[in-house]
Amino acid sequence: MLPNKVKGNDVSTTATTPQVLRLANLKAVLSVMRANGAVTGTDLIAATGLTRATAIAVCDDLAARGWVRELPGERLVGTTKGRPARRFEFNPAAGCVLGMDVGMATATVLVADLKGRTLARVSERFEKPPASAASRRATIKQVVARALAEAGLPPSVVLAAAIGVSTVVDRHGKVAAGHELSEHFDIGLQTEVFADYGWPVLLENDANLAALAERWSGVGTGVDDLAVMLAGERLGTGLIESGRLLHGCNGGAGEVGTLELVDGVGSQDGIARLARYWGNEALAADKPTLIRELVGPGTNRVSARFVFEAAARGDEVAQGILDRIGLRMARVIAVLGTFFNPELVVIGGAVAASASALLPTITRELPRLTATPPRVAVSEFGDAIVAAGAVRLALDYVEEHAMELAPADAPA
Amino acid sequence: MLPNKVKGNDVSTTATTPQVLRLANLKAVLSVMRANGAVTGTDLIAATGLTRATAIAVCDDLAARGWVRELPGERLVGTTKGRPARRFEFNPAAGCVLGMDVGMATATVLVADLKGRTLARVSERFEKPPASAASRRATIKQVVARALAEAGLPPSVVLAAAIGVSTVVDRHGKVAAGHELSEHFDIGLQTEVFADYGWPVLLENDANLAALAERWSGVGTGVDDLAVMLAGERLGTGLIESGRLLHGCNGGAGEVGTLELVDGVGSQDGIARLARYWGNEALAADKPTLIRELVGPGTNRVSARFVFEAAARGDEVAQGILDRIGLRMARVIAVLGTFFNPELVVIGGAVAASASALLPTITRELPRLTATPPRVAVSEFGDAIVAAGAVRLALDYVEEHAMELAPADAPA
DNA sequence: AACATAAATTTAGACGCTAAATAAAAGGAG
DNA sequence: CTCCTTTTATTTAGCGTCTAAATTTATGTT
Repeated sequence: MLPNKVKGNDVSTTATTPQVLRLANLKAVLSVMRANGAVTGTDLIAATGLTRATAIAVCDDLAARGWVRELPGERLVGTTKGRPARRFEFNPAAGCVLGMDVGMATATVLVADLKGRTLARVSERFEKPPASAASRRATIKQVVARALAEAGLPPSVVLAAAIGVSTVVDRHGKVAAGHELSEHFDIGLQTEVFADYGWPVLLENDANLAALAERWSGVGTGVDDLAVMLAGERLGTGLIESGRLLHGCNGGAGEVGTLELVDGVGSQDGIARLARYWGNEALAADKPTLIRELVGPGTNRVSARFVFEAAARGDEVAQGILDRIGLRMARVIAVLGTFFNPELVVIGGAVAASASALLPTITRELPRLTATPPRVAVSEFGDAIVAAGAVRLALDYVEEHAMELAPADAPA
Repeated sequence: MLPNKVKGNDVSTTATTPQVLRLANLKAVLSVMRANGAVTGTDLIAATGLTRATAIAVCDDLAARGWVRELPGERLVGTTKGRPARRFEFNPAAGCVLGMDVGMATATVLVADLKGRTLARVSERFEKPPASAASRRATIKQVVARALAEAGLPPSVVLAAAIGVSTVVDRHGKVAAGHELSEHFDIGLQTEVFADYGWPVLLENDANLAALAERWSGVGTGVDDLAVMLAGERLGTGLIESGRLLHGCNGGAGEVGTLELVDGVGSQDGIARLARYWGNEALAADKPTLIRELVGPGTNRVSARFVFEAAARGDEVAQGILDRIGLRMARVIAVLGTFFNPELVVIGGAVAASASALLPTITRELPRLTATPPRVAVSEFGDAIVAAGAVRLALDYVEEHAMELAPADAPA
């Protein structure tokens, strides 16, 4: 048998020439391993339809490339007889990904291994607006450097990075020109900021990433038709239909910018902003409310937190405000439910935890507003939802392009 | 060389054993042929990346199955030297498809060949509502029989049938239960009506089919992010994002049922209905208008046609009605444009031709209502838009499942 | 008639897999 | 402890599908 034109493994001992395996099979096996934990040859036969010979050959190939590692021979529970199966698992240390949330005020970076487990998390505020593009770039670079240092990893092991920005991004990852906020984010994130590292850098709208995060491991896990609303300051919606993110021709899908047209909504103000606004209004009108005490004597600045807390303690003015907010959200969700017919609408963002106080109002009102009321839930991600979605996007990229990328600890 | 386990072609003359070809390659070549006209081996090499040997083998195989036919040896223009290339083309007579529009009042059937060319078209009205399910079934069967007779084709050559219905249909082709109109259409179209023929019968929402039609060969040809509004009696919207139809979890995506929430719209009434309604209102108010003359002395029933005609002739009352309708449509389109960000919105249905009178108003108002105004156009399909879309859906099915179907004139 | 050209056809063999035979690594029975 | 059973890994032969290269064929040109 003549040796094939294949790299490495030329140690002509007993070793027969390794097969050249079809890319699709490598990907399929890798995908099975990422979905499950440790995997045996028999598992792969069931999952992929390949022969045992091929399945194991694929595992050996992936292990040689560094994507997969073989576990020492502990038996799987349950099996007792027969030759012990070799066990392989996806190597989460084959690299890492970066998930970033670059907002108006703050940049957040998550470093995650290839199983999506967080290795480090760092946030930093930008200089007070208006920060120059150069200043924003510098801050972003710095946060990334700190996060990698905290994870104890060199930049070379980063296989992909994804960035969530609160402006319109089309399906090719380009910041759509001409939008209100685009100049704050179209600062060469892909071309300049990370050019030195040579990482693939993906850009996406923050609400879209929030949707990816929820479908990945949040309350929307496994839901194929899903809407996620970032509802803190500005309403923004990420839409997943049949498991795929919607963008529209310029990336504007889900931008609820013209909500002025919707009765009883009138703007794209989010929950926190409305709570502040109406809280201040109540104070200005000298209504008797706990909010005043929570704000304290020195200042007049109501923060959303105080309104929610006052309402929780039974304050009627605050509860009235939450009712108003709930009604408004119900209307927005009703429109979403009618137009997109999602199975589930998730309210996310920093305000999500508080937003659970709005759920009774929302679920009560929804059936009156639409014939197809979706389930409504509140995200449990907190303010890392966008960065978590960015991690998911980067992981998707790595999975898709695995065979073109070089794992961190690839042998030779 | 041992003969393979392959059907037919056992005439052991010079004929070498035919190759068994990969399904994906058969499909790829078939797809190229459907897209282009006559095709040579060299064309296929360029289009598919296969070798000439394989490409021609695929053609011979497809020809033997009946999907493709070889053209007699006229040279293609331009080439002058060398051995003449064999030329193959997709065989449009390998079968036919049915595209149906089953509405409340009328059933329309198109018979089309596999290139999508119409071979016959028949419409028939149902018994006056409420027609029983049995009566509706009988009418539908009858229209189909007449259409096939008109095309001169037996039922056996039908490879697939698609039906557009004006109710909610999910992405698996099931009529969603519990909807206003569902009982008129959930009459066993797939299970009973055509059970005898053994055709694959696909069900889809009428507006969705309209969208397929426009993207196939209408004003939306090739547009990847497209909304089509059926705007005659009831507003219904078909949405295509990134080239794919949107359904939502129950098929309700694009149902504008809760438009009550949208300022200045208030219902899902379509253009024709509004024209009638406001036309009657004007007559009742005794306004001086040409509409009265067009309606005639005997009756008081305004039809939409009269309003459009009066407006075209300069009647101010009628023009005022069209303005109101235009404003309303602009608002609906603005909401669509904001939520979906389509490149183009097409107004379709029987009323489409008249609707071009509304375009100036709509395009004038849109930029005020949304930051992302889509292009707006009027369909040129007339009232066959749904049936045409059904043809397209059936063709897609045939293309997808070609290798599982038996062409009409398959040899032996 | 001889040549040039572009395509078809034939042939050998490469590639990536499967199927079947064989070997290995364990537990259990005697 | 040895033998048997079970379960898996490994090896081997070879099959199906394609490519690459050589050969042939059909045409136009000189």
